[in-house]
Amino acid sequence: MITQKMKYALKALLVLADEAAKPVPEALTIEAIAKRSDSPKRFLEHILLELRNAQVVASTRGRAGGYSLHMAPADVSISEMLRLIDGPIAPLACLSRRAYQRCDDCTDEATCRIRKVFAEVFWSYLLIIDSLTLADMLRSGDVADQVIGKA
Amino acid sequence: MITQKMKYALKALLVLADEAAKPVPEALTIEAIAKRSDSPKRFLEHILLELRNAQVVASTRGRAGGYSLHMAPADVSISEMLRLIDGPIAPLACLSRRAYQRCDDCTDEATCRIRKVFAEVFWSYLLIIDSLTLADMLRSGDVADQVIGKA
DNA sequence: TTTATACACGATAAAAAATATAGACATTTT
DNA sequence: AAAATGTCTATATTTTTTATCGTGTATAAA
Repeated sequence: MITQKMKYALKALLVLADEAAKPVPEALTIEAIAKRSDSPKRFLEHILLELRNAQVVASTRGRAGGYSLHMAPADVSISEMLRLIDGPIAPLACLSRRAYQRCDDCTDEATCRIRKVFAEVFWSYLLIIDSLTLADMLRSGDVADQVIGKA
Repeated sequence: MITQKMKYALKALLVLADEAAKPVPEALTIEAIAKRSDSPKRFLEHILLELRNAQVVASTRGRAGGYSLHMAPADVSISEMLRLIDGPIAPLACLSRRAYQRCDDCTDEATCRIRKVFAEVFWSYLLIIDSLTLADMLRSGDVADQVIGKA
């Protein structure tokens, strides 16, 4: 299950992407994003900060300040967002590349049967999730998809 | 990430499966399983009880009692174990069949862009994980795999 | 230069989930 | 009857999730 925090993050990114697609995009305040995404403002604040530190979104301070998308939707990887907001996506810490951690009780990783079977699952899963971006989410919202039944 | 509880469950199942593969299998006490799987005995107790209620393992009471595997390893689905021990495996509650729950703030599931993109991921993921069983874990521990390099 | 409006950042807190532990009881074999 | 074993309910501890609050800093407009 993805966390509520991740849902807020994705909703916020969708709001910012929709704004970015407008003829004259404007920076959106946290409050505006919170309203449009139906997220708690003070919580969203922290989420947006994390997204900013990862340079996914940009912020400007002061009057008329706010947030805007800083990357092209096609460059915003869903799996990267998951890692950023929810942490490692590997089913086992010993399978994570960036958050690798050996199991306390592990005697031999090479022969661990749990590790082996989940490694298989994980590689296949990565293949799918690593290919998805924010752009895919925007597309899947198209009216065309529903009419033509492309999805 | 799968939980520690799930790791204990899988380790216990492996211990029981290994025992079941012996010429003369015996019922193993909770204590024996705990030792062989390096799991906390009192915690494992609850896990085994859940597995028993799901009829994955069988238990006998009294002296010389203990636990044994009640299903063929090939019939013990990894995804079912995940659902049993860790709960729903869907990335969103609104995508789970058995633990379906509508999102509080959801206005329209049919057009939800978050739901749509994770639905794609989920179906592909299910295809993989639903096909795995305890038997696959036993196989992947074979020496042959490592020598021949089948894995 | 003041003031209003915004983001930035660290501290704290409440709720939920994960990870156990303990005690009393029931069942079976010897 | 006694010893060994699983059963079941209650409780406890720790970690994670989900926020909220207060204060500081930057910017632009009046």
